[in-house]
Amino acid sequence: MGDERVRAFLEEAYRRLYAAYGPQGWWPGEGPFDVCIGAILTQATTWRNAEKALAHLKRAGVLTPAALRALPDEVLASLIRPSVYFTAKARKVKAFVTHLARYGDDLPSFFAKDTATLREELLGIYGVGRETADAILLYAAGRPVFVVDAYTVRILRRWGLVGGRASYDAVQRLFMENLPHDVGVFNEYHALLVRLGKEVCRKREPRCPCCPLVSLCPTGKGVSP
DNA sequence: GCCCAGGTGGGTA
DNA sequence: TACCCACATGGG
Repeated sequence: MGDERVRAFLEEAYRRLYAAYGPQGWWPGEGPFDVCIGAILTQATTWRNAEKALAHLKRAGVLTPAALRALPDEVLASLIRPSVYFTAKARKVKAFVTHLARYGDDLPSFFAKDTATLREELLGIYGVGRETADAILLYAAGRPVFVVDAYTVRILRRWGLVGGRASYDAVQRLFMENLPHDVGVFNEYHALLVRLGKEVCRKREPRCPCCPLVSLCPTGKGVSP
């Protein structure tokens, strides 16, 4: 599929998903710091679980960089238990707020650099991989970076836009080279793909049951690449 | 009881 | 690079 057709397909897919589902209101949460912590807590689990963990932190009055740093690992782990892998995630949260201390716990200071530099710096923090770094860049720092997750890769494979072994970077490039770099669109597109994935592109199914190959499930009308 | 969910780091060949 | 595994709760 040529670039023009990929571009047209991705734009039409976005229009139809948006028409079917409407705005998804991402990122759920209350501010850039909550987004950063939430991005770590939701790794490999549902937002519902991450939200519970965040609520525990908030209720305990420790959802600030300094308070999280001061918390013993075991206490932090017990507070975020619902988020799964809680001892591992406690280490990750600690690593993030420890890094933030370099900037006086001030996110705007941390973010005050170009996107590529900030991304590299985020990737250097223990527990921050590509998806988490990109989620922080897009949803906390407001940078036009496309967030790729397991759903995104699965859906693109079933649409036939990428091969079976497509890497994170390849999928990200596909979106970023074929869509305008608009924070609002990147925000909504990623959220809409997660929504679509949850509803119809489950892991075990070889393709979306109601949209073989390239038709989009929500409308039933289908889109040809 | 079984499957799976908005990943990452570390180890091995 | 490409696979493998640990991490370990909660909802359908």
